[in-house]
Amino acid sequence: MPELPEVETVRRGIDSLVVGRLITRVEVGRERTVRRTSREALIDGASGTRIVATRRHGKYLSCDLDSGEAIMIHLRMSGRVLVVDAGTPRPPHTHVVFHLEATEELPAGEMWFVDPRTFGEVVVYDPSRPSELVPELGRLGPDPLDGGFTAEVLGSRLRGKRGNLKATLLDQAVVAGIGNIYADEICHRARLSPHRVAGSLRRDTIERLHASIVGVLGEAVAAGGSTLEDTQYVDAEGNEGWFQLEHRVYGRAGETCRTCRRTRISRTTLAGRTTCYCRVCQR
DNA sequence: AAACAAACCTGTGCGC
DNA sequence: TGCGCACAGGTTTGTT
Repeated sequence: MPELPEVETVRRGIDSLVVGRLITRVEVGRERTVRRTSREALIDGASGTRIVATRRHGKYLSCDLDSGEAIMIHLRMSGRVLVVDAGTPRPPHTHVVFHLEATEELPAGEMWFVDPRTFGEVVVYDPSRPSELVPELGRLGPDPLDGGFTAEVLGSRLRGKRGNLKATLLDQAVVAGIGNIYADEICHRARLSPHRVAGSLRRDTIERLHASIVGVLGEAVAAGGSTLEDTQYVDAEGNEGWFQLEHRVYGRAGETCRTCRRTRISRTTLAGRTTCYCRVCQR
């Protein structure tokens, strides 16, 4: 599912394929995708503008427009952004189509928002007043790929947390961008049980956790994210990621641990989420 | 503060 | 083959 690495990969795709191009026209199919405002708000806000930059905070993707406003895209569970040549047949569940003017290098194109489960959202908002339409942005914790995300910052975010580590890593207000897959992979690399009380970690352990967060997410970005068998995550050009080949615990319950090679991966439920870990490697 | 459930949706994979 | 059902996942909201 789209977590930080997948959203970052999509952002880079938009950055290289769409930034600078004129959005000539916008079509909105399913109104649910634009439920935060309206069909008209997205069409009126995006038509005739150019995306001048892209940003990402956690799983929230923003495309800054030359109008001064921005398009916020959240993929939630099944959202995808695809950039294709104009006229390409659209797959089912294509809810938003941004028509892109041709450039010197590229023919006329379309940027699609495709989302079978319709949890995802697209909204035009004013980045100088995010609290008006996208108040969640103001509640997000630090982004792990931001240079300011140090072990000290992580420590301060964990201080006083009495919940378990898994639930705490999933809390977007603590650290932004970690979802179920990477939470499990991060705990494993840090050799920490997901049951540990987050606020009880000592300094050297927090440094290990910090290195794991930055390492796992960084490597996943380098691998273009994780494309699972049962999901359809692909980047803006339709390419699959390959970090799933590096997963050591996620989705491997009952299989032999790839780290110690002798323990079967355990499965439990934490924070309402399936959680996989090695009870020997992770303490 | 935190743990939990439910809600939002659809496609998939399972057992029968 | 076909049906029903559990399940997956991100986030908000409501309840305990």
